[in-house]
Amino acid sequence: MVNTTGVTRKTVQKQLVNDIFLRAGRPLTAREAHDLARVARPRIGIATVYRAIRRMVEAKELRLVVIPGEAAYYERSGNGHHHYFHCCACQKVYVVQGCPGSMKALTPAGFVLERHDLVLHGKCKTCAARR
Amino acid sequence: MVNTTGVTRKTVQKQLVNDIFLRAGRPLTAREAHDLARVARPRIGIATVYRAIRRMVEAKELRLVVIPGEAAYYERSGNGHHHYFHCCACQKVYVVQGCPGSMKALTPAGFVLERHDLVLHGKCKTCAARR
DNA sequence: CTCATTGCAAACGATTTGCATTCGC
DNA sequence: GCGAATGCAAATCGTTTGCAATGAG
Repeated sequence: MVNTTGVTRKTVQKQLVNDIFLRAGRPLTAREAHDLARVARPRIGIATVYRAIRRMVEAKELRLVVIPGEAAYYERSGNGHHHYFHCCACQKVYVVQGCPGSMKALTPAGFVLERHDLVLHGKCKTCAARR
Repeated sequence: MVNTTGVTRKTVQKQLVNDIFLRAGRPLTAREAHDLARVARPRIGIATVYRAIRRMVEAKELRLVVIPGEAAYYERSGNGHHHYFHCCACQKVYVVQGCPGSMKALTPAGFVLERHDLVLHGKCKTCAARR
């Protein structure tokens, strides 16, 4: 049955998914997380992974990272507000600190701004040097 | 069969999809374009709309607009540099003028910045007013 | 007439949901 | 034991593809 009380329980599956994102050190897709989870717990279903991810996103422990043209990635939050640099050559995604801010100035009158996503595209240091 | 000669033919369906994006004034999803196309041509299939969109993207007449967590949107290209406002309530995507610029300051040393994507999220005027 | 294009349905990959079973508390 | 969480399968969503029928040139 679906949870109706708001009470949550600690399970090995949820801790496992949490640990996987903790150890990853980079954004993972649900599929990657599921593959890693199956190493420790072969019978874990992908639905359980998706449910764990959703709960972690709702709890703001994970954040969704969308790279145009790529599948949905998730990464541990808590690194403060930041954006991404997507290397078009090697496809790696780097975290960039800082933010141009002042998005309010772009927001049309009457619109309510809640958040923003910014992705820089280009060549990373390695790919730019290799030319 | 699939096109093997590279020759293309002019059809009412392709012109219809082209006109829909011309008149839209904002990015549309394939579904929105299909719904609009059906008004004029009820039996048009969504596959035909997807095929028309793909050909227009390849011809650079349309550009893909990726909104994190949403289906793909498309808009006519050639309107210069701009960004988007995604309404979380009605899912419509609006074009916003201007750009915070100074992305160069965020770019790590040695990286080559080619372009950037910025999406604002919140409630559009209509949805904000309706509370 | 040829063959690019269409409409339709089936196939897809990613994600969600229904439900009986399991297991944390 | 209650009910939240799981595993599995079926369902859904956006998108693509196979194929016979259609229609542009």
